[in-house]
Amino acid sequence: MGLAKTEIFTDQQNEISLFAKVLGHPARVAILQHLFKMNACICGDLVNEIGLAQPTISQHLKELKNLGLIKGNVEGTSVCYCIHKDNWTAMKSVLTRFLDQDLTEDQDCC
Amino acid sequence: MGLAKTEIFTDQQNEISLFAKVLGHPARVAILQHLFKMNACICGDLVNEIGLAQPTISQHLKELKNLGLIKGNVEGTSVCYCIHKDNWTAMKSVLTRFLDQDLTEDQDCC
DNA sequence: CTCATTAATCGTATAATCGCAATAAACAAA
DNA sequence: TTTGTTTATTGCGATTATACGATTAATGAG
Repeated sequence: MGLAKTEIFTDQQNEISLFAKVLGHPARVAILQHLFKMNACICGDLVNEIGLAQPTISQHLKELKNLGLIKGNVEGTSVCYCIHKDNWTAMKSVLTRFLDQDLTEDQDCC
Repeated sequence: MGLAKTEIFTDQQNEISLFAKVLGHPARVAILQHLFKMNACICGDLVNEIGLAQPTISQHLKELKNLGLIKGNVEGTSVCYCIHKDNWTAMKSVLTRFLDQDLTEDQDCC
């Protein structure tokens, strides 16, 4: 149904997949990398930097904002976006714990 | 168009997003966690463990296998799945480097 | 107030994803 | 060979995701 059955999974599993999902598009990866590199960036610069139309970038920014990974400050007619460091760290913690489970379990199969 | 414009992004950005995308569904997260916990698992056990139909599990397993995160050994009529440790480590390295970019850049915006 | 600039929203076309019933394929056992 | 077990594949409907043109909203400049 194109609809994930989130109710049969744990909160942790859903949280991991939500974070991973928002990173699951190269445009959003590129936006985040650019925000880190520039330390801050107005929306128009991202449109120029990445080769996508302005509504498309705006839509990706919205998804990143909905998950709390970035925040935007209105500066005149433009909007300055930057990484929400606390939330980024929290996400990193969740994903790293998942990725590091190979360290806590011994593998000797197949 | 429902189609990501991968050609305008770097190989690194596309690689990150591909790995993240496969982790972007709670069923695949649950499968991986169970494979780590059990150290190995036949397909039928995953169907029982997770509350999804057998074709759905099989489809998620296929996606994990396509990216190389798991491998499957045929054992009679059943198939034993387990984590592909080398590829898992490689993925972890790619994602960790992306997640840790906040450590290499100073943040003082917004 | 008018105009230009910038970003968000709306609407829509297209494609991908999710889930599962039905079926096929592969294998073991009798 | 026939039967049962297990997994993969096919086909389909429902939903979500991606991208962008057109429009709207908000602000600053003149």
